[in-house]
Amino acid sequence: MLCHYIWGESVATLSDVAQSAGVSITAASLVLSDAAGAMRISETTARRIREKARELGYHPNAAARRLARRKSDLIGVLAETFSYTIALRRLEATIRALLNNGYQPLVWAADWSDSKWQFAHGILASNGVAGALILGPTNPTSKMEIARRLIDADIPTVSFDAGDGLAGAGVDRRGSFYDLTRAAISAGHTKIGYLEPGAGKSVDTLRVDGIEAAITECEGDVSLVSLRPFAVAASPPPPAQSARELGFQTGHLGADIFLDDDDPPSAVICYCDDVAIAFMHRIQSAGLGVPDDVAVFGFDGLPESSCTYPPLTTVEQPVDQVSAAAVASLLSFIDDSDTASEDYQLFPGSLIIRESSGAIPEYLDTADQDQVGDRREGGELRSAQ
Amino acid sequence: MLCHYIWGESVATLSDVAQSAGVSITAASLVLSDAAGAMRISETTARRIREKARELGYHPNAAARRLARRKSDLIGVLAETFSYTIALRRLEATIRALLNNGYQPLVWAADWSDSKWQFAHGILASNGVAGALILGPTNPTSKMEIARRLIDADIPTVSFDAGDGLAGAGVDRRGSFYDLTRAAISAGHTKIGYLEPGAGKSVDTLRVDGIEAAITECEGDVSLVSLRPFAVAASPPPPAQSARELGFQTGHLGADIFLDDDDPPSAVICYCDDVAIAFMHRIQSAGLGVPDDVAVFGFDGLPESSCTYPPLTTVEQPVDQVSAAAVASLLSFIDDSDTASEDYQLFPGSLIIRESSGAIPEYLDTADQDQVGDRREGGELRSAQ
DNA sequence: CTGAAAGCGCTTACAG
DNA sequence: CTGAAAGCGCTTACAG
Repeated sequence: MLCHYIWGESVATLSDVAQSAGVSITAASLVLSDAAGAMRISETTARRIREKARELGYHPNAAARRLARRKSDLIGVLAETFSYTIALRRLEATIRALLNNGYQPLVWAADWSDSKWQFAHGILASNGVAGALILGPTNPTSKMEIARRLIDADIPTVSFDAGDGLAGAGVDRRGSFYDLTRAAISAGHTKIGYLEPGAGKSVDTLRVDGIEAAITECEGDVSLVSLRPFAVAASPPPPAQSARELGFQTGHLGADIFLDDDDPPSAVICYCDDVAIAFMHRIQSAGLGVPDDVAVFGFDGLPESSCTYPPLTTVEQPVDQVSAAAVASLLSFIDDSDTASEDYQLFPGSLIIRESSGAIPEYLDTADQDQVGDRREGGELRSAQ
Repeated sequence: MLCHYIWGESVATLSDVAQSAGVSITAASLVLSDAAGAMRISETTARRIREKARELGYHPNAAARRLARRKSDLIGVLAETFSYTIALRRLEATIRALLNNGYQPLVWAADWSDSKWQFAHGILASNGVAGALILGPTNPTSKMEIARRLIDADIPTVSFDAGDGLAGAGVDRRGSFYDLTRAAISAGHTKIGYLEPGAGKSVDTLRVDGIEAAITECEGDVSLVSLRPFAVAASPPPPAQSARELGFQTGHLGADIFLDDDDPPSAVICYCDDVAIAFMHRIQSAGLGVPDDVAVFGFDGLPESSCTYPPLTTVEQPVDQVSAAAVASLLSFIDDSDTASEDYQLFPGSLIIRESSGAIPEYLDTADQDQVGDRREGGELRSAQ
């Protein structure tokens, strides 16, 4: 078997293929690179060239090709940390979408200090990436700044969950939190808590807007209280190693605040599933029951949300749709650097009612029920409520 | 601000830098590529060159550099699916380690059908990757075959959790399952269940060996029963979308087998944390208690294992160590393609005793306690057992 | 319709 | 010690 390792000694090059097929390098190149000009080569010759290429185990040298074409098929994929589960699912979907479209991902994982940015930018620039996708940081301000810098450097860039004039795609967080809040109100809660994100994350105004909109709209006597773990914590916990662990910390601290409260909310909507999982955990450790003592709501729809005790009411993100849309948006941006630069697509999440929220009348009686019903298999009851 | 996009019109090249610094291209190249020959350039000149490079926003064209050097700084990172949490944590640690060593990851995520392999190999070959790291598939036979093919193609390759003559690094699964079993025996269990992995995964003989070794060693009257979800399931569940969901399926099916058993084991050691989480979930849904009706043990040490109800006894994998060792092994393989080709390093896991297993006398009384004690913070008791 | 030749932006042996 | 020049493996205008 021939050695395929492209920089090895016995590697077949285009000129080897051309020679052994008895054609010019031009002809071989045209055929093997699927260039438009390939139609000028007769089908018989083309077949012979492809045949020889296979025999010799020919693989085009990507570096040479990029140099000659003056463009790269590499796309930068910038992630903050892989521990944030939803970002990971996006990463996977994104990589698949890129590969399917003939691009290759150059993945970058780092916290976004300024020096890291220099480093990342250097790598992206050196590789002449055709574009970039920003998965993280989750902090919208940093995300925006990174996107701006890349675009200033003429790198077509698209981001997730950004908006604000940046091209990309995301889930409708405002709508999702509106739905969660409406569900809580419909279940009769009149004092609703919102457990905010952890240290280093800025407030997400979209989530808050959604919650407030639902409260305003219902015109009932419903109040909102914010649980701000990191603003209140007497002794801040050690910095979390990952976004996931930060989520757990946040949930635990939020539960401590809840437990210290003389008149706590009867329902708590958490920033995300990670937070909700840890919140429930500590609430239960203290001897309280979910949903009897407090109804809990998450956001993200992680697979494990169906295996928590009790199973978690949450909103599932349409990960594949969002990733595909972001990649599509990037590709159209690359092809036509003007049009798509502000194309931002929002996708709705799907509310999944499970046991952690208690029964939700509105969603058991309306057309919504079917949509919700399908997903209930994941969440058996341990005991009736 | 100058445009940095490497294939754009206004991009600075090496010759621009040389010209503006008033030196030859050779001199500029020597200085800016940190070549050994750079010492021949005077410090003053070198400084001027670096200065100009910065002013012009020069970034070396990676494609040109790879072509001229006849070698690439890209490393293929092959993952099966990102949904397997431990693989993800490894992916992250691996990418960081590569970047820190001056390499860039070319990440590949796919199930490993034969056509996908062709595709992956084509990309790796075209890019002339300096080496490859195999994170997945988790199936050892496929992993081995992929590694062999890559090595046959002269691509230095290292894998995780492989062994069997393949270079790489991994966690000591045999030792970990030995520890888990010893803990179960020490807690007085005489009938121990092992919940095997899901569909498509082959039996892991190392895990089984570890369990059997501990049972043999104790010389007591301890028996082992295997719970084989997918061998028994009357109607196989729909194929899981991800390794993580497969783990949950496995746990649920395992629990069904357990619940149907007239004389079930009093302790169940699960293939991994995902399986254990879902196993506990369904056991509890059926009205049984953990650990009172069955003690449950996991493996991996995922962050969420401390937030389950009850917190999960498990073995934590030394992810960072394993990843760093795998990368180090690969780099030495690349530098010296003979020596390191069979260098396989095993790292021990750390047993973490939490509530799901009930109290373990041996680990409360011995020197092990300290090691274990540190990690207990994650697992509060809801109620005393 | 064809193929020789220039050129992509680097690195590095080699001649001065 | 220095810099002109060859060469890496492709693509693609351009002359025949």
